[in-house]
Formats: sequence, C-alpha cells, structure tokens
Amino acid sequence: MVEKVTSLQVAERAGVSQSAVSRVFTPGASVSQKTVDKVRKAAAELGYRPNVLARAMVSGKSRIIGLVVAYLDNYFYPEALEILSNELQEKGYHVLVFMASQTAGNIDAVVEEILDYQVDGIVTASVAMSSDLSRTCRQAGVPVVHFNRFEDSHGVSSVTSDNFAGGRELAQFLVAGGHQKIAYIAGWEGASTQRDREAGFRAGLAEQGHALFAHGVGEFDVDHARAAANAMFSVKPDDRPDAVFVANDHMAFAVMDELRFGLGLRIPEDVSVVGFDDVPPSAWRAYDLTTMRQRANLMVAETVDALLAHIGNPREAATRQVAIPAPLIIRGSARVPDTWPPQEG
Amino acid sequence: MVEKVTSLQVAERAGVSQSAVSRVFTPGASVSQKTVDKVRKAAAELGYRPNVLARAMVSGKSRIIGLVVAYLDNYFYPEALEILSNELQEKGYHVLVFMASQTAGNIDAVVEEILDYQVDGIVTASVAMSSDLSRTCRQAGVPVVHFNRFEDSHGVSSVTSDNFAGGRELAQFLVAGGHQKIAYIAGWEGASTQRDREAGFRAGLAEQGHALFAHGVGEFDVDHARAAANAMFSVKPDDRPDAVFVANDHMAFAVMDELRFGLGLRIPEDVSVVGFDDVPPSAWRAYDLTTMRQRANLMVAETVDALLAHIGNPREAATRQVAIPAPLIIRGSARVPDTWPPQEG
DNA sequence: ATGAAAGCGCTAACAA
DNA sequence: TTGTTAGCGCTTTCAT
Repeated sequence: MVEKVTSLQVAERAGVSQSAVSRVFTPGASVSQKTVDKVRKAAAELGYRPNVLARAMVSGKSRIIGLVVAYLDNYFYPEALEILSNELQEKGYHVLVFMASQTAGNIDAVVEEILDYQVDGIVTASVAMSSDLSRTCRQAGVPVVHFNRFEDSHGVSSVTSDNFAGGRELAQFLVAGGHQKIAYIAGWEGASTQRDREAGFRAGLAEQGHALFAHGVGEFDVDHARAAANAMFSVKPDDRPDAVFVANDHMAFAVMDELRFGLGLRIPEDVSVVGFDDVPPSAWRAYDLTTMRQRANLMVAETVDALLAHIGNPREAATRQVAIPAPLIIRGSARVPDTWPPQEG
Repeated sequence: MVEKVTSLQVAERAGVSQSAVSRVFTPGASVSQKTVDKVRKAAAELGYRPNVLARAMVSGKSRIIGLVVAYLDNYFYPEALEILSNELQEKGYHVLVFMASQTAGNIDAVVEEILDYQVDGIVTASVAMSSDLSRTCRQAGVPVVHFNRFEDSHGVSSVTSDNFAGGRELAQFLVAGGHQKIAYIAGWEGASTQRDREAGFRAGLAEQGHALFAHGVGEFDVDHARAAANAMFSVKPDDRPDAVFVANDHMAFAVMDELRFGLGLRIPEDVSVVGFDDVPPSAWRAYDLTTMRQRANLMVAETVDALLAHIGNPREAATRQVAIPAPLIIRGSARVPDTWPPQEG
C-alpha cells in the first residue's frame, strides 16, 4: 500500500516550499504562474490530492453537512435527499447521513455525534430536536435548518410547504366537487406538517359551511392508516364518507388499497381520495392520486440557501421560516368540480 | 458563539495532563478510575466532546464510509441506504453520501473526492468504477465493496443476490404455470444484475425446452420500460406473450400500468408479470407483484462485514464475492402452478 | 510572490 | 498509571 502523498513531498519534488503547494490548491491565493505550473506537475506525477480533513482542522470548515433523517420509507425523503446531496455537491459540500431511530432522546444523541464531526451545518428532515440541543448548535456556531418541519422556537430556520394553504385548497376542491361527507385521516400529531394540513383543511371546510364528517388517525404509518380507513368505512353506506383527505400520499396508497380491495369501493365513484406530497407513485396509473405537490427542488434550494447564508456570516444572517406554495395536482382519484379553479364572483 | 472546548481545557480543569483526557475518551486505554472521574466531571461541566476530525488525522481512521449512489428512484436503494447507515452507525461509522450522476467519467471524479475525505472504506451502490480507480483505492488502502453489482476484476469485493439462480427460478415458475409465450424486458446491459438475471432466465427456459418468445429493453428506466411493453404487446393476440419477466420491480410497475390501462389487458388472466427486488410497492395490493426478494438486510450485513474485515487488516482479508439467495415471493400478478415448488421425480 | 514557523486538536510512543 | 514529547497534513500569519 502506497504511502500517502503529502504536500511536503510535492513541494520537494517541485523545488518550492510546502506553503507554496498549499497556495496552489487554495482558490484565491497569491502564486505566480510559474509556481503553479511546477507544483501542478509535481502533484500530478505523485498523484497528490489535498487532505480534506487536515484542511478542515486548521481552517475550521469541514465542508460537511450533517443530515438527520428518520423515515426513508416515505418516498418524499429519498427524492429530497438526492436533490440535496446533488445541490450541496455542486457547492463543494457533502452530506454525512445520520439515521434517527424515532426515539426522542435518541435524536439529541445523534445531533451530538454530528457535532463531533465539526460539520458546517445541519439539516434535519422530519425530526425535531430539543431546544437545549439547538442552543448547543447555535453556540457551536453550527446553523440548523429543519426541512419539512416548522419549528417556531430557538433560532433555527425551517423550510416547509405552505401546508395550511394546501389543506385549505383541498377542502375547497372537495366541497366544489359536491362532496357532502368529508373525512380526514391524520398523520402524527407531533409533526407540524400534520397539524398545519389538518388546520388548513378544517378552516377550508368551515369557510364553505362544512364540517369534518369523520376523523381517523394514521400516524404517518401505513398500517395505522389502513386500519383507520377500515374503521372509518366499515359502516352502513349512509354513514360512510364520500371523500377523504389522507395527510400524506404514503398513507393514501394504503387507504386506497383498503377501500378498493378490502371494502370493494370504487374510487372516485364511491369515494374521492386526496393526499399530500405528490411522490412518484402518486402518478402511477394504478393510484392516479390527486394531491398537493411538495416541490422538493424548491424546498431544497431554500434549505441550501439558508444554510450557506449562515455559514457565510455566522452571526449576521437571521433565521428564516420559509413556506413554499404547493400546487394542486388534479388526477383521477377524486371527483373533479365542474368549474375549477372557482370563478370570481 | 462559545469557543470550542478542547481536551487541554478539560485537562487543566481536571488537574491532569492532556493525554490523560485523551485516554479517558479512548476505549481500551489504561487510566485509573480516579482520573476517569475527574476528567468526566470536568468534561461534562465544560460540555467537552472529542473532535472526530482531529482524532482521524492522527489515528489515520476517520470512521467515515463513502457511499456512491446513482438511482434513489429505484426504491431498493433508499431501503438499503437506511439499513446500511443504521448498521454502520452501530459500529461507530458514518456514511458520507456521494451522488454519481450517471456519467461514466464522473464516477471516477466522485471517487477521488471521496478519497480526499480519508474515508475508511467505500461502498458503491449500482455503479461501476474504472479499474484504474479501484487500483488507486487499493493502493490507498481503502477497501471497496460493490453493492448490488458484481465486478470480477481488481481486488474489490461485491455483494449481490444470486441473480442467475433467481432468473432461473422465475423461468421454472412461469413454465410450471403453463405459460407458452414467455417474454423478457431487460434492464441496462452495463449492469451485472441485468446480465445475470437474463442469463439465468434464458437458462431456466432452455432447461424446460422453452425459448424466449419476445425480448424488450427497459434500461432500468420507467419510460423505456413502458415503451418496451407497449411495443411488445401492441400486436395481434396470437403474437402476444402470455407472461413477461421484467428485470426489476421498478420497471414492472410501469409495465403493469401500461398493460392494464394502456392496453386493457388483465393481470394475470391475460398475461402474467413477474419482477425482481421486492421493493415495498410490490406488496401494495394494486400491484401485488410476484417477484424475487432481494434481502436488503442480508446484503447490507455482508457488505458491512466485508468492509470491516478489510479495515481491520488492510492486507490480510481476501476480497469476496457474495451472492445471496433470493426467495421467490408469490403474489397475484402471475398465474400460480398447480404444484409449486415442483415435486421430486 | 515566497519561505519559515506556528499551530488546528488530537493520539501514540516513550519515559518516569 | 501518568506526563512529556512528537507529530498527523494542512492553512495562515509574518517576514523577506
């Protein structure tokens, strides 16, 4: 196994000082073209590449972003991860992944581990951390941005869709579609996405003079969602909802399967189903799910932007709470109103 | 922003030497209980945690594993990533993610970047690297294991399912099911998974006195797969296959949708469909896909095992090529033989 | 523009 | 068991 090539060896071979080598590999440094040539040549011959860790030690910037993630089974997250990683790679950063097994205390432990790696920033996807921890991060000068979770508190930024507006629009859409018995299957109450979507949905119904006809809880979990759907629809026809908003697409698929194959209902003839996220399977024709699109690319762009703004000026940049509009994607799983969007007047 | 707490500060507060502090945080080191107590107390009061990067510099072990990934849209990979990350976390390692945009030359560039981070090992998921590069890795003493890709060459390990045996069993299953016109929709030829599955499938058919009735190419891409299915089945009924093996589930969903909704065929009455991977949506009732299960947990376990074996003894451990048996998961998308598995004699 | 020198925070001999 | 002493490979003053 070949010894590691250091800048010193390159320096010797190029007949310059070690710091000259460093300068050649430091973007804005002051070096003559002649030195650059000599060093680049020697480096190429030796197969030299700067040691990122050593650089990180002395410069204090690791160019590593820690990502805390809990559920990769909701296909919104792999999509976001791919975009995030690509986007950061373009800016010279890389993503160090930390899986947070749902446990609450666990998350804090995970974040501490992240800090040990001297990351330049942290992105948490769908997980909350204690306010203690976020203070620790702030004190360490490590910016944190919550992705897909709104957290009002402690100097952390957050990027979400406008979940309230999304829930509201879905309510309008279902009411405009002539539905009379509109139900909701909730996610996990600990998540701001769940709370905002439900609040928006209820508000939208109220505005139209409607109220929730039935309510179930799916906890963002497929099995819970299926059970909730079964309980909600295993009743005599008159008591059965004619439309249901499921808090995310991931659960909506399970609900649709249960309605069709478990209970023999037709979608949308017997019941309309709408979801939230617009993950790839929502467009698969077997589901063809009407849903609110979370624009992962925009959300990630805002996340990266917020992160880099803080990394640039540790103290300067204010934390921000971004809510990105989610467009309604109309497909075939819900009855479509005669006129949509609603006409003025 | 609070200054970073170093081991030296802890040492001063605890009234011991800096190396004593280091020892307290080094698992197998020789320290008295008294010292441990003093140091732990001081560390807690100061909020000290060892700097992983500094440790990496001097010890030469970063406890970072580089992961190169290309397609997160095939849901086999998020699943594998989650398991991999969890498993490594348990052993004190973490995953640094590198997205490889399909480009060939790109992969090599990505791997060089990885090396810059002084990773202790590299896992490539569904991507191949040049033999030059793998030599570089070997010389750098960084073990590489290909996940879900078999690469005979240059001292890298690989972990896959037994794709040949899997393809073969699928052929037996379809023939036993009484199918007469059996087709195949291929993945990307550059992938060993594609080649082995097809070879096994053809071998299995041949053993039963059958030959491939039709062949299309999906390139592991949803749009290609859909087009291939359309071309293959848009013919007069007699020329239409009565069964098709699609090289992975990801494509199989698109094929099923095209057959059902594009061409009005019934599955499995008009045509049986089988896939490979057993990703979560395969179990969704709308697809209910008969498929070979890639046991992600076992594959990951072998991957981690191979990796750590090499990290333990840089030169000692031989590279290994592991092929894990894939069980057939029988669901409803293909006609089931009267007797299965085939009886002796 | 360049080199010398001083560390970044830590581990690992080596003595004691 | 403990402290002392060297570095790990690099960036960054500070002179020149």
